[in-house]
Amino acid sequence: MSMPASERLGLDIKRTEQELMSAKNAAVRAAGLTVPQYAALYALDGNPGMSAAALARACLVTPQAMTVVLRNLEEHALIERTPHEWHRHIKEVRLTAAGRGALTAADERAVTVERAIAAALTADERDTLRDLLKRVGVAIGEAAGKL
Amino acid sequence: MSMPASERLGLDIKRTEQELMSAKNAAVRAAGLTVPQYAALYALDGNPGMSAAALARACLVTPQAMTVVLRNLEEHALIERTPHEWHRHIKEVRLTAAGRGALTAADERAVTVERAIAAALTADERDTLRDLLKRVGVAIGEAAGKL
DNA sequence: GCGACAGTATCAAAGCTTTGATAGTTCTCA
DNA sequence: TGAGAACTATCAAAGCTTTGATACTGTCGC
Repeated sequence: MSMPASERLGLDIKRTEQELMSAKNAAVRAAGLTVPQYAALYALDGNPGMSAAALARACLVTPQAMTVVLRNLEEHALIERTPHEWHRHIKEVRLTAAGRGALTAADERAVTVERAIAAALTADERDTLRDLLKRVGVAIGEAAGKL
Repeated sequence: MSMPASERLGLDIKRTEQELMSAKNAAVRAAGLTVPQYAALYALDGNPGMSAAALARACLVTPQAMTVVLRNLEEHALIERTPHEWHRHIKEVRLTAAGRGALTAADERAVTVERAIAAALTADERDTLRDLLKRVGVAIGEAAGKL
């Protein structure tokens, strides 16, 4: 194959992301949550009453994936869904008290992972990393468009 | 919560990785493969006769996850598994001709994504990104250990 | 008003990943 | 030799994600 694996930056990104997911998963599991569930609750806490579709966009997943996450959260009584007053077929999603409790517990531990990441780099390096990742993302998007 | 989302580098990493997966998925789908299947075939091509467990390590997934991937690949006749000569309960995995063909077709398109990433950065920037990601990975691992 | 369009919600199928548990094999060391 | 550790393989359950398809609702332009 015409490109050695050691030069494929995608592998480095994927590896780092897997370590991240693994650590975050371990962090939030103590609160009885998964990472996608935590992400949904986090977005929901900052914007109560969001629709499932809006939540999906906020969490960078498809509406179908969010539906599954929400179903599991609802089964555990961490959220509740009520029909919108006027747009009757839109369902507003809100945290329950239990949901807020789980989110708080999970976030406390999840933040320690983020803090560790931040602490490993200088402020300049963090900016550099963000910039490089953003440019990589743009390049990927363009390449995907031409595919 | 005690850390603004904009400062959570994990989000940037995750977003980039999702764009990467989405693009790679679209790239290899034309060859009838998924990204994990492509990764397994790629590793296998460089090391014929690997065990499923070794393959799992090479692809950074659990043996259970690799078992599922291999089952699907075998159903599509892209690999074959034969018992090891001496260690009888180890199964050696090898590409079939069809498997090699699918890998070649998939790699041709997957490489264009990697090339796009490489082209978006200078050589120095690529080294920097690799270094930063590596340090982030180490920090995550340490944080997970203390959790 | 009415049709086209966009947004929302959901079902279904296929596939990946994780944790947890079970079982057989090989190797090492006491 | 035999116990224990390490490795391999696999089943099962739960959950996430994707693509594809269906259906309902609201808005906008004609």
